[in-house]
Amino acid sequence: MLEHHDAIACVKLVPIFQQLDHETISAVADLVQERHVNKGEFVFMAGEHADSLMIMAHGQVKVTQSSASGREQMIRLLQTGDFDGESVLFEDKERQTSAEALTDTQICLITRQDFQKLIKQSPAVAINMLNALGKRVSELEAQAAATLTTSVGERLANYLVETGSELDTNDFDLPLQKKDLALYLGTSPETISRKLKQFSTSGLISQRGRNHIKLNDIDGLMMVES
Amino acid sequence: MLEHHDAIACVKLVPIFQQLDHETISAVADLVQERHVNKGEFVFMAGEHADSLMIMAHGQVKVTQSSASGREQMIRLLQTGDFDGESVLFEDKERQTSAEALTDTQICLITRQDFQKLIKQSPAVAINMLNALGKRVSELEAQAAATLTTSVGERLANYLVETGSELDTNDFDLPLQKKDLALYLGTSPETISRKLKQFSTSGLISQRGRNHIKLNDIDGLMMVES
DNA sequence: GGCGTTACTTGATGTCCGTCAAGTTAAGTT
DNA sequence: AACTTAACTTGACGGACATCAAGTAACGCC
Repeated sequence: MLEHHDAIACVKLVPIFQQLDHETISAVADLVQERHVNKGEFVFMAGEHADSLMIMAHGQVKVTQSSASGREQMIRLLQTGDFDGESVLFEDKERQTSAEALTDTQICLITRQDFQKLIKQSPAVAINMLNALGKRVSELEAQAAATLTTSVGERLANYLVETGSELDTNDFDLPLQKKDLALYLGTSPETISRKLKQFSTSGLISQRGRNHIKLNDIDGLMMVES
Repeated sequence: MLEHHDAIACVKLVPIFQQLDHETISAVADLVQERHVNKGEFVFMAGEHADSLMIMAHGQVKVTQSSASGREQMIRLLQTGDFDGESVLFEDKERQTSAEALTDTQICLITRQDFQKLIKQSPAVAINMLNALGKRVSELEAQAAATLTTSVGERLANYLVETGSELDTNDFDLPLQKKDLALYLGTSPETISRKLKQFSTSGLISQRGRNHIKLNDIDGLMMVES
């Protein structure tokens, strides 16, 4: 179990809980269970029984799905503050996806039972959750459409700009191995390699070491078309 | 305004309302506003002020977004029973998307104000909505991943099989013009044309007239890889 | 520090598919 | 029914990208 104040800190990371009063947050923190997952280990695997909402307190998790043809598809990259398993909260079914920790990771879990109790007691939680899911739907819709109409080069350039903006610097280590980045962008490691080289030679970025990137021309990156 | 019993019929079409008791459904029906949209007209346009959840009572609506580069992207194809605008219910912002009726269409609208009132009064509605959004998130995640890793041919074959299964026949008119189908699948009309011809010559389907399709080998279609 | 494993790079080659262009069919209009 | 317009088809061509293959660099482990 987490120390209570740690649990509170974790709960406060989650957008759907942030705006609640201290009392409610404290109550939520009591319901939460901690789990630590080492780099490379699985948080959960496809086929497992799923009955908990998962909240990222710290770290990075790769959520993947194996298609019928056996190809691995990355559904999502969970970062600190993200949560996953919304659908699980209302249906008793097996997980379709597997989640592997890319870094040492700390997560908080809240069971379906507890969560359902919670939204009955606190309408604010339900409304916040609706809000969060609504936003996530919008994001996913936009992303799905973008995926249909953008090239790998565009998506990679976008990813670099976004990552720089999230990390608030133009000079950063890629948070993902290139092979995982390839999965995430729906391409191959070879293509990532070549595209980055292309960006380098055209002066948009500089590469150093295995995965250090420096963004030289953000506007230029945003205009990459192929 | 709809006749009350028409409104009730409309409300009952929506998954999030279906399981409610008659009283609540009737109350919901009172809040609902009807609108008829002719084929080719817009239900709403990007940039408009958005303050209503939209429910499809009948027809087909193409939801599109124009990217920075000016390319049109189809976000979604709304069918009878679908709803759109979830994010709008909690935020006061402009629509990012445009929605054009592909057939004569009947929709029901419920304002943000009314909906918020509703979920406060009836927790069941909130829970149903959470459920619906959770499922939609799962669907979208799966779709986004599939889009990253499938070819146009696979997506088209999939679409044909799904459409046949929804219409419950192997012999149907395409519900979409091929140019819209192209948008939906993220490709060009030319490619649709060629792929369908390919499917024809390999015996998977038969084409008749401009847009009539007969599925001959569903298993074969599901195994299409490129 | 040496060694094995994994990640990454680079090259060669093929193919899917987008685009341009021109022709054909179907639908709607007066 | 003729005409106009939009949807669709077909062909030619090129480019982005996947795949296969081989080499290089970095990491982890004893």
